[in-house]
Amino acid sequence: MPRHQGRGNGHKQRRQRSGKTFLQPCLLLCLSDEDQHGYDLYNSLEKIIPDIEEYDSTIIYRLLREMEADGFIASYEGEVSRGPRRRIYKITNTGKQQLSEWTEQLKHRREEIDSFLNLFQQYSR
Amino acid sequence: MPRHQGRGNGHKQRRQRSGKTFLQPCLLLCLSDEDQHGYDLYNSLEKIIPDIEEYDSTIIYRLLREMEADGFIASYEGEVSRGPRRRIYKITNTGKQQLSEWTEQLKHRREEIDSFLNLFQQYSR
DNA sequence: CCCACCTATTGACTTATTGTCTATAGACAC
DNA sequence: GTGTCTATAGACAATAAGTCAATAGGTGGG
Repeated sequence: MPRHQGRGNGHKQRRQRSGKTFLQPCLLLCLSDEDQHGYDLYNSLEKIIPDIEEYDSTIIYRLLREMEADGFIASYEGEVSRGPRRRIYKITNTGKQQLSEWTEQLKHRREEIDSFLNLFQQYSR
Repeated sequence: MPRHQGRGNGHKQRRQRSGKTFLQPCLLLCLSDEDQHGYDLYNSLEKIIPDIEEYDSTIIYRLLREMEADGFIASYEGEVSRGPRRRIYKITNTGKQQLSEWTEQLKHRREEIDSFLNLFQQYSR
């Protein structure tokens, strides 16, 4: 879909994106709800990452292939609807374990962010 | 200080670290409290990132030089205590603005993580 | 004095992750 | 058949992270 438009800023400031350490868990989470193909996943991610359209969808496909190589997901051929044959992914048992682990790590990350925000508040006074 | 020991895992799983998108704001935040040199900052970060010692301290020095090049911080020579002359950093006005901006972005990230964790809960039932 | 050890910082090199652009392929509408 | 939209994949450049080694100066012990 959309190819990520250049931002209007002259200076090199680029938006801080989440990166695979967040996208991977998100993809697994979406797949733990139901089997999906890449294009759908890209849209499903919006539930978690509202500005997902700022990412190039290529990234999603790449991560999916990586996670399949890691054994977290498996794929099978879907029907053709429009365009090339869809590749549908499902989460594996290994993937479910990984999802739990990543979830724990995300809780830590949230705590870190909370610490940051608290300190910021504190230093602002 | 400690050089980050190899993890005992045979499989390539590596711990998901926060990366510069979190470390940079943290460093600016610490500097908004008081001027500090790299080695101190490395330890100060523990207030926010408890397992900071898993990171190689080289990363901190590198980020500091990058942020100085970006104009977010400025440095001056400190006294010698032990080892080479300390390089002490202070936050600039540009840096303070950047810190506010990054703080806003971190709030969004926290919301994303919250959405993730909520969905995880939901799908677990 | 000489050595080992701890504090501090820097540099070089390798590997991992992202950004971006291009290619392909089928369905559908005109 | 031409253009448009859905869907996926490949390649290559740019950026970020991981790792190792080097340097430099103080302190304390023998």
